[in-house]
Amino acid sequence: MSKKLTSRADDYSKWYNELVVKAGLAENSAVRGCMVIKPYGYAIWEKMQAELDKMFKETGHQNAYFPLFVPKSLFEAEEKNAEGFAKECAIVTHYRLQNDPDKTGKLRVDPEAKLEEELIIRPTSEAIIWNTYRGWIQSYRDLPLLINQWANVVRWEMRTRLFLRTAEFLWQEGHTAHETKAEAIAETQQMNQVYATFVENFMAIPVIQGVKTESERFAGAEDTYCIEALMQDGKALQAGTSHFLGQNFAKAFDVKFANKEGKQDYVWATSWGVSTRLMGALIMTHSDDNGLVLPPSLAPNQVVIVPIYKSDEQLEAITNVVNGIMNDLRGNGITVKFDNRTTHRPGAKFAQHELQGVPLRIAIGARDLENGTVELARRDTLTKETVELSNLTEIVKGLMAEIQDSLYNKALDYRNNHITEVDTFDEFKTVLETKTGFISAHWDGTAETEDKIKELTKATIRCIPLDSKDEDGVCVYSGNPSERRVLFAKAY
RNA sequence: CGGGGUGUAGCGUAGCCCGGUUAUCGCGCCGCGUUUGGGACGCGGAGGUCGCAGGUUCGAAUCCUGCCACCCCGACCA
Repeated sequence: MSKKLTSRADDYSKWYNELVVKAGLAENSAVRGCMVIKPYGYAIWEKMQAELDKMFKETGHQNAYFPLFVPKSLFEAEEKNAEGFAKECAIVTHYRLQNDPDKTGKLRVDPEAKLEEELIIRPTSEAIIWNTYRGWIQSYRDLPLLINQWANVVRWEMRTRLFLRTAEFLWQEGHTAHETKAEAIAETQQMNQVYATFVENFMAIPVIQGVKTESERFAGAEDTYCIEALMQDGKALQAGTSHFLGQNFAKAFDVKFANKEGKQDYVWATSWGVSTRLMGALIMTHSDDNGLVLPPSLAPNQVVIVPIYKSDEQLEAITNVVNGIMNDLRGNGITVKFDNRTTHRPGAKFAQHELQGVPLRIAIGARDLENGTVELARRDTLTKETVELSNLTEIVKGLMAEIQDSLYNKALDYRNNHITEVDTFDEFKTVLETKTGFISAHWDGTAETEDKIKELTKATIRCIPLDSKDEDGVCVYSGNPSERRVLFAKAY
């Protein structure tokens, strides 16, 4: 295996895959379509989880856990939802193995142990959760019910890709029940905003908030809000969704409550989720040809210190200085690792930490001991400078904030430069093939036009942006009247 | 499920068409030494059911048959 990563410009998917594996984030497992998340990748996911969880709690939600298995009769209760997921379900049909009478030492499924009712391994948990909620909700006093679950789900996708689409993935799914339609819509919007804030502030990834068209909507939803991000190859990535479910699930699972007038009514529902797919967004937004670039807020180690020494005595002298530095930095809430492995040379360590995206590297050698300095190397700009040891902590604190901002702004510039307004279909096709990115264009609002454009160009409507302005125009494909522009792109 | 392709060491590969010593090379791994401010170098070493099962042959990684697995393109997709 070569040491250098494939360049992004040469082969984006190959670069992505190599990076995920070489940076130690994840790898394909022996199980079809499934992924092993390695410790370094999981450490980043844990940081994301912690921050999201905090934001969910701050908006009044609680965590709970529901079963992995969904009996088929429950699964099919909400028809549109069931239909939407039917083609990608893993199904448990038996509960026991036995020795194979034909092949010694082998096992087979015991044909006697067939389940009376098949169990679907959850592709999403609306069914099992709403079936449970029926017993929890009787009165308006039980509402709102604001619950989140951290879980794994299984969707039997045909083609998989590390983090972006795997047969099993980790996510969180919020499921809430409300007294009124307005309150449920407000919740849907609030959680989409929570996602946008998290992804932009924490992951330094700019997103566009919008609503999906009917054909892109979640199966069983009345309205799907989403955040859409743009990757460095010009393709869009749906980074999170928040659904207003109307009374569809309440009706399917008979979840009624007595309102203030004493009348029975169905509750109003929402569901919302983000997954380990966000890891893919992180990688494809910030990384470069040297590897991963992590925003300081998500880096398991924000700073790494590499000693450069020629003898044990020098290492000892350096270690003494480093211990002081680490105390200061840790006292200021900065995570720092001293890479004092004797098995690797400094150059190899530099390369490894760059590959793994550590935001800031401090190198310290005999020269620095004499001068009272250290060398700082920023991962995002790949620039180096020598600074005085005396004010190192303040400098590092400043750099953490600066790197976080700079990553966001760089991604924002790229994104904004890749939103192109077009008014003719020829221009649409040209921009899509040459410039790539989002295309802002008028659309007549029909599914037929949407399908036709998808068929001709592979571009789909990513969303109708929440901040889109009313603007009279004509549909870029059909020429029929349109009231606002929508965003098209090729998507992951 | 339709179309195309590939299986040789942990990874990436040569050899296959045209059968013939001990299966090639690089990375990685282990040992010793010299090194250490950007992925070190030298010497030595370990590691293989050539996807699986049959067949043809004096002889099969190589030819034939069957099977299996995986990858790419399409429909699906957080």
